[in-house]
Amino acid sequence: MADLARELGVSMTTISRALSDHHSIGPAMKQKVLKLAKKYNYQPNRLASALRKGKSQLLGIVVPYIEGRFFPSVVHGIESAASKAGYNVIICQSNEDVAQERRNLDILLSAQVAGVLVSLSRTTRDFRHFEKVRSRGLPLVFFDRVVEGENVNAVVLDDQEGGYVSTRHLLQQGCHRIAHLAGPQHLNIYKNRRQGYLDALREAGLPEDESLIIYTEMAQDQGAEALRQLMALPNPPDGVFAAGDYSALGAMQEAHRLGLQVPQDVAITGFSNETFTTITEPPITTIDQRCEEMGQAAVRLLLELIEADGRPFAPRHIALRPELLVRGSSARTEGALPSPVRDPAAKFAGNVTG
Amino acid sequence: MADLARELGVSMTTISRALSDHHSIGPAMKQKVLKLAKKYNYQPNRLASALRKGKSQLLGIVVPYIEGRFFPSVVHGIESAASKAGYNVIICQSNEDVAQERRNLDILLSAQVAGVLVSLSRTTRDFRHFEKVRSRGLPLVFFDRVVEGENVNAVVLDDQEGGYVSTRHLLQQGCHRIAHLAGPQHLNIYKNRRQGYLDALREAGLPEDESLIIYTEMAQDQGAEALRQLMALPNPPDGVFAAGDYSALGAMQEAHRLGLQVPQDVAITGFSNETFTTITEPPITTIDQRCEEMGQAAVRLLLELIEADGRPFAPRHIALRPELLVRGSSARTEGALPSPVRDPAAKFAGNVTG
DNA sequence: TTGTATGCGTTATCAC
DNA sequence: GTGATAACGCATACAA
Repeated sequence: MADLARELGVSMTTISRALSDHHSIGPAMKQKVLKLAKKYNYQPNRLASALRKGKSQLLGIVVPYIEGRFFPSVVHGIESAASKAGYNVIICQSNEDVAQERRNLDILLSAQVAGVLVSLSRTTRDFRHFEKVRSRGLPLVFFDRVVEGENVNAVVLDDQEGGYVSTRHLLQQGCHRIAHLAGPQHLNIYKNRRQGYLDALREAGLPEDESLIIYTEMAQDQGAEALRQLMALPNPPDGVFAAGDYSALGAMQEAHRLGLQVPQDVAITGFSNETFTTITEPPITTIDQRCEEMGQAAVRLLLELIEADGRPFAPRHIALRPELLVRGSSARTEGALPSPVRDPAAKFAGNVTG
Repeated sequence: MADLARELGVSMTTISRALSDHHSIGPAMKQKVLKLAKKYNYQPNRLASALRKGKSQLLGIVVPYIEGRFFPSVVHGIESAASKAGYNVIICQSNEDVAQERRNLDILLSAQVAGVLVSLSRTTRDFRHFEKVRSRGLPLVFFDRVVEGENVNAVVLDDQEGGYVSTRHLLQQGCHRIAHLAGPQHLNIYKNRRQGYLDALREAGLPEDESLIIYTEMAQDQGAEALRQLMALPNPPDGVFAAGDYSALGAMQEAHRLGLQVPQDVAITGFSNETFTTITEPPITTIDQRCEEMGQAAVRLLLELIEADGRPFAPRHIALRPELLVRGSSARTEGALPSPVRDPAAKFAGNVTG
């Protein structure tokens, strides 16, 4: 910058202002400066700028890990939205460990990020480290795995709605006895999916039957075992809403083993839109969790907080509407397959990376 | 820091040195400073430090996107390795667009990263923007999609070896006529996989038969179509090495449709260890690409470059050994299933995130 | 519209 | 072993 100033015979102030498009600089001067900057291949030093302004163009992300289907997609959404707004992201993994989560936050603080996006580690029970973030006045948004309470900014999927639309769909397909493969109820997502299921039953005037709800850890083999158990009932179900795709898969495989037709004898739906749900026979009806939208929504909220710049801001809780993807495992009626097959794998089927 | 200095009645220099564990500070003083720092909840400002030192603790990553199975896993490996070495990563997506790739590099440069890890966009034909990086003396390592030539640091999977071990495995399983579902040959990975296939055939004294090599874009339906074509030959194959898991899947499904037994009538192997390969019936033999190891190796190499600090460094080209995962789609002999089933999905089957 | 002077928080240099 | 001082590159309050 000093070089440019010398060469143009002006002060560094002018250069600085021209480069940051300050209003008090004439267009002629701006052109000259920009031209010379290009010629000299000038690269602004964002560190220095951030140090001086006390605000960087960096957002911090803390996720449990970057694997599987969910988090990478959310991160994808976050990076895209952030980048569009002129921010970059620095990403940390907690590996499901509170201690690491704490360390990650410290690092992000000392990196002077402009805001933080967090999805909680599974082992986080104590939330004091987030108080530290807030006491610095640093904008903070949770996504997916959020701190409970009204006093936080958060973006989540409306799991209850997901359970509701899945179950209602099964009812519409002519199912009269609908079972539920439930997940660990101490986790909100599974509790809410179950609640949505119950809501739909109640709305349809069907009784709540605990023998139709099987609690598992959502693994494939547990789904199979659960289906076996259900089909051994005196009055077996004709529809199954599984709170996860893996247990839905296990259930479907077991149904086939028992000689049952899916969806005719038993209709099955899952949850999460895992890649494999489109390649089974039949493909599995599921709920898309709008991973990317979640990332984008989280960034939008965070940017609002950043712009608010410390001024009072009523915390917001955003619940995204889940999308039901009707596929063969549950489509018993004509015209049950109107929704586009949003194939999570389509994009990568011919992936040059292998 | 100034506060600490005042409170302890020493200079900021001393504080700085104590905090960075400088040798010229007595242990007593160090203790005092550290204690007070903890009490005041002192957070170092890495921006200021980096500005002064001219080196940040940040590594830049440029990937085409953060989706699918491959890149997230590599990024996972990168972040883990970097974090262990005291570095954090700032991540950028090129969206398969050279222009964006260029912009990403500019941003990383101006963020004063200590080094850059790049996997090329598919549209990158001109590599001048990387010259800019090197002219700044900034360490640069490519992974997976790399710039050709001996003068770059790069980490890749040994695809040729992958093709070779897959084909040899099929031979060992008693296959005598082995077909290959090849990918676009202008892409190195597919060219190399095909070459490995040919190497294994030659080694076994089998003729190279172009009618047994089907070129596709590696999509599922193309795999099915290819298998139909192959089985219609006067002398159909008894083994198929597909250069990708999706085409392997399509081929296997088509084989079943034709009433063929897999692997008895035709053995099939894929490439990439996609999540779904373990849940098909039978599960699909495939090649694990060691995504995480790739990330870790790339970081190790980058750190070496950083430590070299501009001193001459002979560029290194690291090729990771692929791992053959033998599963039911190709296991025709007793004892063909010794390798552990490294299930890419196992970790997430009961994922609380849904 | 432009320039001067100062400071962001940290560390390297040199002197003591 | 410790301290004073300058400097990293940029942005702003204030003056002109």
